[in-house]
Amino acid sequence: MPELPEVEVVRGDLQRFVVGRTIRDVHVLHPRAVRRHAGGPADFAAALSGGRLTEANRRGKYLWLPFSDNLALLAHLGMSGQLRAWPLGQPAAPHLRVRFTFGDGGPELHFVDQRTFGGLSVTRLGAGAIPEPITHIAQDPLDPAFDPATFRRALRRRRTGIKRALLDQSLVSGVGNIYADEALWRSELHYARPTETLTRAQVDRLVAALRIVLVAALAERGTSFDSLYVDVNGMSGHFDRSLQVYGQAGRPCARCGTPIARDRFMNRSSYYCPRCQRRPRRARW
DNA sequence: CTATGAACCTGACAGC
DNA sequence: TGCTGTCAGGTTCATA
Repeated sequence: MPELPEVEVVRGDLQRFVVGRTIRDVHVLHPRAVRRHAGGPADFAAALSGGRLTEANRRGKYLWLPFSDNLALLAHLGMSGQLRAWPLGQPAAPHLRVRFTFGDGGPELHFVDQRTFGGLSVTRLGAGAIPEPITHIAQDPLDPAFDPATFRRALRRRRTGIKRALLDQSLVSGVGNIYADEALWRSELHYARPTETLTRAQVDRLVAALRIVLVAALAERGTSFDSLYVDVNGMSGHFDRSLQVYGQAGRPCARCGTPIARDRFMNRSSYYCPRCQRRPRRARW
């Protein structure tokens, strides 16, 4: 469950599903799921057992559940991770990696992850109650503290293309391949536009586009092409119906009718309108 | 500093 | 039925 809207859907669900509950047992079924936890699987389980989860927080694509003043369960869903409410007695999913039981005897929390790019760890909370491993992650466009001027200055200092910058989680977080392409289309900017040549108005427009796209996707509970991307209850979101460019190669641009193009770029696909999003003379990627 | 490609994984799908 | 190659909402590391 990758980008900001999908992760925010999970955060909201976890707020209702696990906050206030006390963990009884933790079973790590696949050690790779806790590879970022310094002490290994046994230490991970021991650290969480008996802990009462107090909040469900998010920055960008990271989630964390504090269970004391300075400790939290930190999660990144990678490409295929899910956090699922699992009724007692229901057969486990094929890619169950970590299982949490609770003192109240209610439904379990399952971390399911087909490709195992995601992971869980127990971390200390540092300045601003942000988990220490993600202090380098920038604020995301839906964070009330997100400052467009800071983002604009960070962009100007970079010597790279705008899409590469949008995907760099230390400049702005929560944006992945889908929402980068969607926001660039809305802003009429080509992915290879050099960041240092963007005007103030263009950056402001891009930030506005990011917010519009992310909020709209959240309202549809995210984008889900298949059952890999689901909420805590296994339900898909429907923003795929509203995508303007991502995955739309050959279909007409909603603004000008030109067929949407697809380029290979950064080892992944970029979708854009070749007419609305002109390649800059000095492209940079 | 910036850019690239590979690595980490599993599974779905198209084409032969 | 297989086999091969391609593709997938991410991050990180080594190499130019």
